[in-house]
Amino acid sequence: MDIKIVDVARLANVSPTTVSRVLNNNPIVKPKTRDAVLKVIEELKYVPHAAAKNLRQQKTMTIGVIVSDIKVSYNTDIVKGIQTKAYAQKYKVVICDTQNDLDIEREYLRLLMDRSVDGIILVASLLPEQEIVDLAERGFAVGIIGRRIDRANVLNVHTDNVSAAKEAVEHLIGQGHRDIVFLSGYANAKDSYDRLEGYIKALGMHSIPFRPELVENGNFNETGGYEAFARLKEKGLTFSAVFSANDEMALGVYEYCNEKKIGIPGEVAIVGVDNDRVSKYLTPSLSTIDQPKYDMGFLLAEKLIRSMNGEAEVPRVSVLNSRLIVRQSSTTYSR
Amino acid sequence: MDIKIVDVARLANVSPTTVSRVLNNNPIVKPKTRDAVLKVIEELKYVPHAAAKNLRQQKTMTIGVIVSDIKVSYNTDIVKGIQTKAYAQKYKVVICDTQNDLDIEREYLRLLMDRSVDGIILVASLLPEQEIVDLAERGFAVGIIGRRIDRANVLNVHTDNVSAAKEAVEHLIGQGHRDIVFLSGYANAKDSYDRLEGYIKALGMHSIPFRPELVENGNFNETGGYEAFARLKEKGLTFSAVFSANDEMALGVYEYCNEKKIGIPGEVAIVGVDNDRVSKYLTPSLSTIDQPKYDMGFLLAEKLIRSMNGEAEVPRVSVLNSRLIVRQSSTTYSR
DNA sequence: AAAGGTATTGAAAACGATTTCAGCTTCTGA
DNA sequence: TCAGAAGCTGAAATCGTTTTCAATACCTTT
Repeated sequence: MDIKIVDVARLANVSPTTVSRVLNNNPIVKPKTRDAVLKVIEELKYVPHAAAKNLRQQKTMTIGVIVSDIKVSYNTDIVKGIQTKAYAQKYKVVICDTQNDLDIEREYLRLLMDRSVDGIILVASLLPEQEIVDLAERGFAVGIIGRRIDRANVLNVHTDNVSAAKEAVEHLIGQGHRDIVFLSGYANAKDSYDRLEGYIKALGMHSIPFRPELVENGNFNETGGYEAFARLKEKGLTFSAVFSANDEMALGVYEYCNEKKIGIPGEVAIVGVDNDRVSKYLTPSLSTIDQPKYDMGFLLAEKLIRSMNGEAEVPRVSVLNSRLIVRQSSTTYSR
Repeated sequence: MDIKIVDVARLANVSPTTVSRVLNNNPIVKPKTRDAVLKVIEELKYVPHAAAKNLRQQKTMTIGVIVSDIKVSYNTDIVKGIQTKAYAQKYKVVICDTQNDLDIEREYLRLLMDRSVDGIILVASLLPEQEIVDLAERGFAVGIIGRRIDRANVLNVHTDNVSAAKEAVEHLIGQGHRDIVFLSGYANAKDSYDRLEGYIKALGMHSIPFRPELVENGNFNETGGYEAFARLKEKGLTFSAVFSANDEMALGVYEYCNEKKIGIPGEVAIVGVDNDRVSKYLTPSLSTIDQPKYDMGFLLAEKLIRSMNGEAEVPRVSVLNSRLIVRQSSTTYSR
């Protein structure tokens, strides 16, 4: 503690400059001096002061990640991918958890703008597109995962929500269902909107009329899903399947069905989105759309790092494929 | 981007000193000047440079958290508690994920010793006690959660693993079980050892002889649990219940039982530890020991911040209570 | 042995904020 | 009207590195 480069220099009979060179593996220093310096560093347990280094070099080698909720496996899978890539390139990672609160998200963004990070990644962001674009236009390295943004220098990795939703709904139709509920998330979320579009497309492909009363908002969380499903049931609507815009809301549906002794998939078949960690442990196991979350994180981190390093031709947006995982909750011959 | 305090100063016709004072809410500046400066700051969208500030102040207002795996809800629950306290006190939080690898953990520790954080919190650490003590003795603010360490200035919050395990096993005994398997984690983990001790104590209290062959190591993860349980079964041992040192290994047991059509809790009753997010969604739901994870994180963060602020009398170690949650996996009258 | 390179090293400036200390105003009271 | 205090502001030092540029040491060649 409190040992500085000059202390090392003095003890090793060299200048701070030389110590700095040793620290940064500058091959110009004579092997003999290098060894002497290293020995002193070891002896004193000297560790360079990050702030001084950052100030001089005008970079921090860290990436800031803003996620909606660190407890959601969709987010942590992505974060894992980011971390793996980042660490491999000697970057550190700061994680900020906004608790799905837009104001908190804005606040973190402000915090990160003090150059304590070299670049920012948004995961499941609630921020209006324009604010993200502004950020990029002010010269910050910014990337966003999950949501499609193709403007300014905003880096982006996402999956095709429309066709994924379409695939899920067509799967349900293939199982003989025609009255299919769509449980949407926040009304303003682009994800929700795209999944709705896919839902409608799938119905269209099979000439099933779209019934707006079968679309209900569950706010992307478990209780929201429970309540949305309850509303549908209490309205006395008839339907035999549910496509839920994420797995968490599906959990709410499970709970409701459990209470009211409604059989899954017998009376209601269900397909979710996200392949949450719990979904395969449910009984019946939950069919869901799996996004390559880890890969998405890894890929965006790569883009970001390359772009921070000044590489000119970094492809700005990439689309990865998601896939439908069919489990018990949507297949008639249960187990 | 690239706007410095002098730019603001120039435009506001004041010195950098005054701008700095405004930034730091120093009440000494005249309201009129303050407003003028604030206006320029707003106009220029000036954000102070973190590294410069950190360097001068010799602190960063951030806490480093090293966790074993960001995907484990035990860890994220704790992290949530830490974050809540930290953010309330204007601290940022850096999370490092070691993937349960001791070498990676050491590497992160080295990274964080560059004063890029003001204090360090270890969650589910694999580090030998002595190394943690060394850290504290070198003057760093360090805290550890989950594992009892009562030396040097190491801050600590943990629960009583021995009595928690004892409670779980006594619950099983109360359900009529006498041949109870103990699934342990890493052999060297203090947690495992304490839980084993509680297991043995519980047996002792009820005059049930301890059979070492009923203790098997599952490395704290799902496949480890599966394999450990398989080994026990293949040895042809007889037992009617399992106490698993964490929920993840219990998942492995569920899987094995599912494959081999072994009824839970009819043929094997199970109790785990951690109250993992999935445990309540399992069929049958998993009985488990719940630790007040959020509170543990919150409390340790509080200790750490107080100690970093130079408060002398911060109680160094706290013990919180865990509680047994009885669900279906350990009760004979299933459902 | 001198000239000209090349290798190796160090002195000092720079990064962008905060903080110390001194100085200038302005006010108060006699 | 003036001394002294209080209020407000700014010049310059400082934090601990890296980087630039110049200087020195050491070779090689002739």
